[in-house]
Amino acid sequence: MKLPPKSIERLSQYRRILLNNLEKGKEYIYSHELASQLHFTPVQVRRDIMLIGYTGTQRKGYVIKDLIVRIGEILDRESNTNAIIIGMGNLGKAITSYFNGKRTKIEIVAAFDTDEQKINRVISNVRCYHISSIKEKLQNLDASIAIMTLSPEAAQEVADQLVLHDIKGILNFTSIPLNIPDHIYIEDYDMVTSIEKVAYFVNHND
Amino acid sequence: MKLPPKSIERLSQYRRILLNNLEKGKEYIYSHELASQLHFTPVQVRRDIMLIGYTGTQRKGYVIKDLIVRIGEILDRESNTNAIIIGMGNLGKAITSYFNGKRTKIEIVAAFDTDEQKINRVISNVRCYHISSIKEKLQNLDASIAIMTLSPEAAQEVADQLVLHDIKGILNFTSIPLNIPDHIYIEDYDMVTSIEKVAYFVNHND
DNA sequence: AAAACACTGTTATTTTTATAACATTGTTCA
DNA sequence: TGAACAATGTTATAAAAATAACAGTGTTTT
Repeated sequence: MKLPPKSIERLSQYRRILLNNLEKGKEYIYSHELASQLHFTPVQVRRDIMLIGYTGTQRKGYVIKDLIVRIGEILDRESNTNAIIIGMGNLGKAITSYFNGKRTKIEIVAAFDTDEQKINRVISNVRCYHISSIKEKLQNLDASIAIMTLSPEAAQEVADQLVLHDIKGILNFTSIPLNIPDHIYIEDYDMVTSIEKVAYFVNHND
Repeated sequence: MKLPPKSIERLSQYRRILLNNLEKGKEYIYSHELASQLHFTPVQVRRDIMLIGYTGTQRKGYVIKDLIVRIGEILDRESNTNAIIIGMGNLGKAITSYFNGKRTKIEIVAAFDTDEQKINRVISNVRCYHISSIKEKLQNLDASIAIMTLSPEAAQEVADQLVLHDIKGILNFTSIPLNIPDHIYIEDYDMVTSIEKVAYFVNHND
């Protein structure tokens, strides 16, 4: 089955909302509830859910528990996916602790930095190693994803290392473009762009 | 002139790269250079630049300085756009200091938090106030954008305040959906979704 | 028991976005 | 000088995404 990338993103978001509602003791949820909580349309929700072959109960909406399971079958692998994070500054810490406590199949299993103060300490529940030991650590960790939250200057150099040692996907928060071979999936996120976008639409509210 | 939202996002990214190259002493840039640095295609770059009515020199590419100016005319307002940030935890600090030093027309002019330790201190070059004083501060600040980096529990309550006091756009990093009237522009960003997307495409590399 | 209702599921259409094709034009070089 | 080149600018086409229209179906209500 091949799903549109945008649907993949939304599935992840549906799951977050669903878990949220499940915790509150809710059992069923309508497409329009799911939609309004994410600023989507009900049609889009139903279409996405159709695409993954899940069928709700007619009058009551979707069975939250079952839908979560189904989304998991799409998004997750049986085994956990391990990630590493590079750069334990404010952003690195924010992301790492944000992940702790979220129950997902993705786990941040190690952090890397150059600051001697941080080396070998456990920060946000993850042990931090020196960046120069990436190679050796990666051999044991079985990590396929790297989250880059380090300063731009060192980013390309580290990226080269990651490529050599079998990282398959990168989430890049540094503001420089990484030069990476095609077979590695890369997702860039730039906060300045997000804010400038908000500013644009605020200033052009027609 | 009405530009596609996706082009707006890319314009912001072009500018970042352009400034980058200008600092290195580069004067001209080709569409394919700009493209490869952002993992776009040269055609897309040219098309976006066409849309904003800028014309490069035929054989040498675009004049970096001029193109930056033109993009500024599209994205910026004459006066600065002021933003406030709510929640000075790791993420709040990361974003704020990330903005300091970037020369953009958007400025984070105040921070808010509930932690007494932080109140009235200057953190990442921005003064931090108690959240309960939002109302009074907003009257002087002329801020139109709010960046929400606080814990989910308090988010909706604060959002209600923002709406009341004339905030026009919100960049929401909390993982809960905010209930906000339609005339306010809201952009949600969820890190878990980004990582899950990377994980999906890493695991489904066909 | 039948009609109205309020959902979901699916196909059709529209809109948006990206790509491709190609025309245009300075520049270089023989 | 003029032919080849290598870039931009623009129109045409294709692909992706979102929306709309509507069909199907349990449930409720009278």
